[in-house]
Amino acid sequence: MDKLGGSTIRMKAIEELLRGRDSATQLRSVINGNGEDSPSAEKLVKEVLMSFTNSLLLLNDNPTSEFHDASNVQLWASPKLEDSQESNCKNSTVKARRGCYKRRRTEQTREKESEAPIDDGHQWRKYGQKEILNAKFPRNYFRCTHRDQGCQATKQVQRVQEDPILYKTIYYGEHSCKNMGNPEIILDMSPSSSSKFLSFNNSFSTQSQQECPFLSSSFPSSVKRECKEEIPPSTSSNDYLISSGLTFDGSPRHVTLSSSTPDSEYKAVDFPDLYDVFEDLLEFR
DNA sequence: TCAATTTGACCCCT
DNA sequence: AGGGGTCAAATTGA
Repeated sequence: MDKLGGSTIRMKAIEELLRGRDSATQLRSVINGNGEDSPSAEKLVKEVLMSFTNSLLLLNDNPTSEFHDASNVQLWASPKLEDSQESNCKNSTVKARRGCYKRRRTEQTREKESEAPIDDGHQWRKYGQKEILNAKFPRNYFRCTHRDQGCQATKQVQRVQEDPILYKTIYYGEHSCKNMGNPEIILDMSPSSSSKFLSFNNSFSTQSQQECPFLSSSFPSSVKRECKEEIPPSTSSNDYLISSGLTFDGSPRHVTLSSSTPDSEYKAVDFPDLYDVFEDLLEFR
């Protein structure tokens, strides 16, 4: 995919982590009430999370890199390159190209199960649905809407037969699009709410997503209707729930970031330990 | 009007 | 041979 060497990617990842550590340091000052001149907490949180995201992207795009988190590596199948769909179909007529493709054999996959169709921050377009033999529920096929930009990421979503509440999502390929590069974070700090949210609104969010925030474009029509009936509009799965301990008026509190987004395998982070996380990561240098 | 979804057809792979 | 993955025309909805 990329033509950068492993060491270059490592350097870039380290740069990202250093940037994140600086932001975490400033954030700590803000939390401690010493950060009058510092950027807003919201901005800092954004920078910290961007650092994690960019670092993970860099490392995931480079399976040869040595400092993958072991637990993360397990999520990836053998990263053989997929066969290109640009077979001899290219030269044939439009009609003749129907169904003409090369089936992927093995490539990077990730599996995720969640109680609701998950919003991973990417925009997906459904391109197929298939009844699967011996399966109660059909399998839905999605690809990245930025495929015209060469993004080859696809995913399959299917309800789990044994537990229909659960949706199993299998991701194939990596996003090469920049869609998730600029998440907008909304930090709801209203004292009335017992929980605080870091909302990662993607700038392409649609009306229907707002109506049913639990879902992304992954389930734009049929499932969104379903969502209205079944899924309580409590949280967006695209949101990071911060447990109620966080306050910005005094001492550091225990804060947990959690996410069900498949791109965020780093599910829970103790906020006061964020700085230590960066320190640990950078120790791999 | 345009973008997204649906769905039948088609082809690859086991 | 048949299941599974993808294509693309038709349909739907904003």
